[in-house]
Amino acid sequence: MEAERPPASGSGCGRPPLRTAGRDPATAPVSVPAPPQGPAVEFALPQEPEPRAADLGAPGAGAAGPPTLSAHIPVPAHRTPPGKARLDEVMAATALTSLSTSPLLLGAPGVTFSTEPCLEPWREAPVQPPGSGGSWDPASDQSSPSTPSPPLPPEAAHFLFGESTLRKRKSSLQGLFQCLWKRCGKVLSSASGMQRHIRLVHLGRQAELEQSDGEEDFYYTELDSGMDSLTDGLSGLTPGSPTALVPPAFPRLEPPEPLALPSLLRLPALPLPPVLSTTSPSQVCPSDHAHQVGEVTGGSQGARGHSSASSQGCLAPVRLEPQTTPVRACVPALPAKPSANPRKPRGDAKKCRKVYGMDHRDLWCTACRWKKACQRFLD
DNA sequence: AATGCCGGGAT
DNA sequence: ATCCCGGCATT
Repeated sequence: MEAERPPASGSGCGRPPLRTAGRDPATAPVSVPAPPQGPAVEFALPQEPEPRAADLGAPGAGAAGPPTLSAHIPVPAHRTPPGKARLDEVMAATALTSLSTSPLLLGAPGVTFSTEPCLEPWREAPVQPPGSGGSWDPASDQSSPSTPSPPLPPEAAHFLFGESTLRKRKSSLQGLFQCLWKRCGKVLSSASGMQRHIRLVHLGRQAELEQSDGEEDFYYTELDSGMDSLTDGLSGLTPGSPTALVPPAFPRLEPPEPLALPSLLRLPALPLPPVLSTTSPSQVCPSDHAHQVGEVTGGSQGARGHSSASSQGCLAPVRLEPQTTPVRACVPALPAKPSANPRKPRGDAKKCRKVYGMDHRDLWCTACRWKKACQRFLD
């Protein structure tokens, strides 16, 4: 199974056309005569990649792991504070709307619809098929550091905006906008906010390109006076706590200091907050256990990645806000097909394929193996 | 040409 | 759901 790399250094020079198989090299190298030439002691042996790399890697990387976990801000899913906050917002908005519209309706009690359906698509990377002979697992080891990231991202950024957005909702004409995305149904009170939501969360675009092709417009609709739709969306409300109507403002949120820099910087990197503590772990790790050239590649790529990242960060501040928002009322017609999907710009991060190479395909993350968007080295 | 990955087929 | 690949956009 694994006896492959060792022979790589080849005894002498004759590297058999083993791996040339363009298609599935991994399967080929099953039988390696492994001629243990007594006399000629190649220094290839010692560098064997297999030897419980786990053990070796543990102390170094492991040390950083645990502490970080307990250390960094606890924003786990359990607490779901952000979500709740948002709910409150929605409710508040609802209340406002209803008030300004007609004093008699209302009944917006305890909402229960989950706001963020797109928070889970996580894990995958960490898991390692039990079937892989338990050999050479550093892969999983390295992937783990990047995994602990998850719990809040897309929303966080978004949340910041939300504030300003919500703030100005007052003056607007009581419109509510609902996301029409599959099972999202998110409701915001401003069109621009909604556009941003869609752009960020669904279209996967970043905040940078503030100009939209109007693409987002297809994915949300405005619900005005029609309380029906609203109620529909909020079905599951329990008249239980009527007093909870207008909650005591935002529970948490620290608007004071994260004013300019932090927030702006963080935006572009929406998917992984932990990055702050560990400088792009995903990029460092792979090179870590990478073979010989690992260092070189890792170095250059690291630098590149960094620079590009930072440059992007610099671009971020380009968010203006064209006050357009011409009260669109009707959606053309929820396209049977979400129109041409904007193929992703393609991230600059090196993906499994590049990092591990065609051979070692077994080290790729599943997504990569399936020619899907890489999940290990996300952009 | 190599790479990343969407869309869709097979199981 | 899992696995795979044709084919296309991008580099």
